[in-house]
Amino acid sequence: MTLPLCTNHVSRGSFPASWDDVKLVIRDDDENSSVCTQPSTMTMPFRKICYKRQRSQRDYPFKKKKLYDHSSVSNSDRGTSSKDMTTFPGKGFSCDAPGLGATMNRASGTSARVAGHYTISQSKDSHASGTAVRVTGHYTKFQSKDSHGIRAYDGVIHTLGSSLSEFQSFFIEIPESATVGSLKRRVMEAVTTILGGGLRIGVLLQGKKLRNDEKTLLQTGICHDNKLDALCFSLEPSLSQAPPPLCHEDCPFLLTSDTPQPLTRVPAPVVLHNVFQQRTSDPLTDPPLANLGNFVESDHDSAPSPPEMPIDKSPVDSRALVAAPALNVEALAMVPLRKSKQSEAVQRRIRQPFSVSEVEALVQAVEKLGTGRGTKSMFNRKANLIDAQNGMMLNCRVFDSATHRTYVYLKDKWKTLVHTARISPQQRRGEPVPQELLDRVLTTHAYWSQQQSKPETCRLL
DNA sequence: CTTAGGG
DNA sequence: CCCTAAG
Repeated sequence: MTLPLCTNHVSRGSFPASWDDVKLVIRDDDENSSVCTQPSTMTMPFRKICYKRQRSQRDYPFKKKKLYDHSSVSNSDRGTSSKDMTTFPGKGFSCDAPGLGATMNRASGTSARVAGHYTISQSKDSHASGTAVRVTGHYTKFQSKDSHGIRAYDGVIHTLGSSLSEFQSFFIEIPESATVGSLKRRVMEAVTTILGGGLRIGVLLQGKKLRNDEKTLLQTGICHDNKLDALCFSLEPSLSQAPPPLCHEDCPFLLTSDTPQPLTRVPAPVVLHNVFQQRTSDPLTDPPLANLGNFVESDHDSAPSPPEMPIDKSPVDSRALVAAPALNVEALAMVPLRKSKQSEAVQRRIRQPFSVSEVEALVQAVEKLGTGRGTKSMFNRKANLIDAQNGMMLNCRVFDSATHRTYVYLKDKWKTLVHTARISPQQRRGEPVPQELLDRVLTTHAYWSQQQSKPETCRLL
């Protein structure tokens, strides 16, 4: 059952649309990002990408401001100039993506699979030194025997720089039981096909680099519930195929080297960003994505491929794939390398402002459970643990595994809430917290501060 | 690793 | 949100 995604989208009458709504996906770093708030319109950009991936779009009002939050090319310098970013000189991609989509996996039984539909975008504008590769996602989880369980996420474009002109899509389908390592390999395969070799993939969830390749996606928290911005891939120089960067910490010998290495450098890490937006799925008119054929190769760690899933490269797919001019390491090597301490750039966690409802839930939880070290405390890890993998809170269901409000962050939020409640309203920023809640914060804080100094027996009475 | 607290 | 001392 193979259905090209684009065709599917045509049949749903969602095309064409104005590129204007690309604006919707431009995240501003202010407190109230509205990226997630318009699911009906947010489904559009990706579909347009489907059709217009070859179109130049340098006129879009992209903001650079967001650049570091999502795209720290490396960790050492957030205020980098655009020159520091990897660019891709030469022609852009001209590949027409074949068979965008997924295959309904009959052999997978009821095992949930996580599918990501990504778009790599890059600029072919040689002047646009501020652009880089970015992956956007169309994220789907489905169970092959229950099409009603399909939930789909449309991807949207995020910009890294001021211009953005070419797109290349690829699709990844991977079971949640697969390992992070296999996910990396899958993305690697797809990206290598498009960009050429000499690269290596890093996986970032919530901005945190996932280094343990042995864990499964489920264990790591990569799942269909991931929120917007949850999953990123970083594109990094592969040390095995290219000379290491000058100051790579893994290569202490080079630290003292005075030898200029202008043209042999490998590209700095680039984050391939994935943006999800949930949308309503109609199992009747919204069949699962079609298969990308050899793009989605089976992996040792993955569930076995269904028999009907072609392993060999079909002529059509192959032609389409090689149509993209391979951007090899040499092309990338023109870019001045960022002086990063480690190629495994540790990206700052994406800011996730607490909503008022979350604040309310937190206040309510602390009112009931208290702060401090008590075993029933809101911020006591053991008392709130769901599982050791993520440290999510159990006491308050608002903060379930779908969120990333770990006890540490909840603790921090409580701290800032107390601070917020103490300062004047004029000094406050972000989404206003109702005064009523702030009053409760102060009251609760005072109460538990007092209780904390008392022995437990007093509290029980 | 957890907790608390400063940055 | 990050970092880390102290337990």
